[in-house]
Amino acid sequence: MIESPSATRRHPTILDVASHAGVSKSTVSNVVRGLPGVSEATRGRVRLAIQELGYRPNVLARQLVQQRTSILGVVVGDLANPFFAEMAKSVERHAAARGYTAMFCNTEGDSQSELAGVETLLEHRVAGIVFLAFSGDSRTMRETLQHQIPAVFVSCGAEWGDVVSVDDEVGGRMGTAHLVDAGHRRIAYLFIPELEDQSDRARWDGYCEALKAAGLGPPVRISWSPPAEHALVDGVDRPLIEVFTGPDRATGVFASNDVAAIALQEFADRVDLRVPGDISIVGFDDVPMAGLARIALTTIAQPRDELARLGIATIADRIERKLKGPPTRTLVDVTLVARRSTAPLRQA
Amino acid sequence: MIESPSATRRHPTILDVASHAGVSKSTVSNVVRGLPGVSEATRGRVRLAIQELGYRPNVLARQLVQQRTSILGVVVGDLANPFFAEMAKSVERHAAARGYTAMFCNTEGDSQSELAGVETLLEHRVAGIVFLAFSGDSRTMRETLQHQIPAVFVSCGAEWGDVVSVDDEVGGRMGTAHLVDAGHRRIAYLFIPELEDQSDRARWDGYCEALKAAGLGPPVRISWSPPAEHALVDGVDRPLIEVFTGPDRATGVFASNDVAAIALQEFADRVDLRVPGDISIVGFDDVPMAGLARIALTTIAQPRDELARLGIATIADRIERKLKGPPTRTLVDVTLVARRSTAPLRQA
DNA sequence: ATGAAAGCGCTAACAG
DNA sequence: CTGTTAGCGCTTTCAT
Repeated sequence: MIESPSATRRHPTILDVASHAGVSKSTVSNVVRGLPGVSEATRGRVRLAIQELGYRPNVLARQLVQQRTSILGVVVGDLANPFFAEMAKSVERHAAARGYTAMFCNTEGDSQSELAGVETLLEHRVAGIVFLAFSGDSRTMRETLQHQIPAVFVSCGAEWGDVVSVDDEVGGRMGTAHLVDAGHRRIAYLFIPELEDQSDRARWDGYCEALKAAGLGPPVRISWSPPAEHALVDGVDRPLIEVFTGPDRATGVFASNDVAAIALQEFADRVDLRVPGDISIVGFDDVPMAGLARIALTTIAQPRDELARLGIATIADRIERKLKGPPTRTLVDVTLVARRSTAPLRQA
Repeated sequence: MIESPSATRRHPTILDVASHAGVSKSTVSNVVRGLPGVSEATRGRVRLAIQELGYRPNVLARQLVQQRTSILGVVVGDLANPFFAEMAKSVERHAAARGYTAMFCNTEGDSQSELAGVETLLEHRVAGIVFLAFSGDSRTMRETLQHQIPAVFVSCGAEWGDVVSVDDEVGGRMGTAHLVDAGHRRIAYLFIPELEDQSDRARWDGYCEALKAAGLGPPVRISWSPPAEHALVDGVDRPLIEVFTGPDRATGVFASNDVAAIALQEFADRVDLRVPGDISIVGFDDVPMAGLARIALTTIAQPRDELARLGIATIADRIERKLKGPPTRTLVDVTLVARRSTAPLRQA
């Protein structure tokens, strides 16, 4: 049974089916594609032949002649980041629902492999590209543009393609304002390299605005690669812990994403700083982990599934020419989820 | 510049390049594929033409004529599970290193969509399929087998394909023995539906053996869908908390994976059971999250990157006919990572 | 209602 | 060293 001769044979082609059913290959093609205008009798015979031969259409051949594929390229920053993992999953599901197959490219945040990935996708003649992260490298941009295939930026940005995203600036403002409202006066912004440029800038802007609106300042930018002991604070390399000690210490931190926030919490635990006793931390994304009782991270939640759904809808419409004209920009709302990583400032 | 006429044109073909460079298309093909036997002069002219036209080979056409693709189908159980996310990432990287592109299929643990996914992969004539999870559905199996494309099961199993995996049984034994050694006498096994069958069975077997070897028993099997309050305990529906209260309560739990273990820890926190004070928990996988100070889960670590590397090596060798003969079975070692979710049993 | 024929863009012999 | 030719498996007019 396992070693049946047919198992060894090549894939049956549409021609095999045709001769097996005693019809021409166009007829088989018509049956396969479910076109009308084929008599029930032949339809039946063809279907039988397909069954018996275990025929499976060759998508490659179809797509070659049709000059278009139903593959969607998906550029992901880092699959190991739970936010991206969730997004990837949603994107895959919504793509499948609209008849597209997803082809993923993990870029590891590196614009070099981003370029290589996009190149591969392009060679595969994907119907469009969904960027879940975009380094902003202008060469990638040109490559893609030049080939006139649609691109949608989900939860990241570029001026030359459709964007579906949250308003990062508003999110930054909300998160920071939450700390301000809790009485914090020295609030730092924490950035880790993995985050994509555009989002970082917008969240930072929101942070700065909230600070200014409250008459606080100056902004403090921490750039940290966990789990290092040192970080760049306003551009100068210092032990991270110094930010949270001394008279001028920060008591609140707005992190550019949950991974950063959780890493900081971890750091705090390690050096015996209390969260939220000594520092209050706000994250961004609301990854599943943030909801665990032991993490309990206050964060700005992005509606992931909604982002994915809209992103796929946008690019599918673009591909199918239901959407024309200049790049669109769809913003969805973020919400603040208050948990136990933030608390009112203890009066000294 | 952006609206240059050429941007609107179709993809240039190998023929365009040929005429632009004043050579035949085979010569272009030879240059593209880096074959020897092309004079430097022509090579240069061709390369120039490729540059100027922005030519990019059409992989579809190439693969159609070559009768094989360089796409690897990857069947993933649940991308949102950090273990799979990490594996997917590693698999993608190693695949790329060997010249393959990964095409992912998220099955959500559902054998229905697993089938659909495999079907899609097959239609795309993937060169092989990497199963990161396998429901064990025999129809899927037959579909794949029948088409004689190689399949490798990484960290999951089936008898009819190459397997690269840890020894789940040994892992189950180690995890359980760790609890036994800590003095625990009533040790339960915790299962959540997301886990793939084969691995569950093997880990369960290891658990039972360790129990028997220590003269303990009987085994207790908890089947739970977090965050429900109830669970199936040895097949009967009961409030989960009952397992951990009363005179005959379990003080140790071996969870079939980290996601389950962490969910249980979360449950324990919710109902005011102390970990490890009241229950010691051992997980399986060693997902990144397990290492956080606040989670500190004792667990059986799988060497993820090693699994991915070997898996890709195996299937690539199969595809490239460097590996022939009956299915191989590669086992890699697990290690116990002791953290703070386990402790010696408090004497009553 | 069905069939014949012309490619899609490329590779792979084989000639020159 | 370079060009010619014959398909890969399918869709798509256009005849019949």
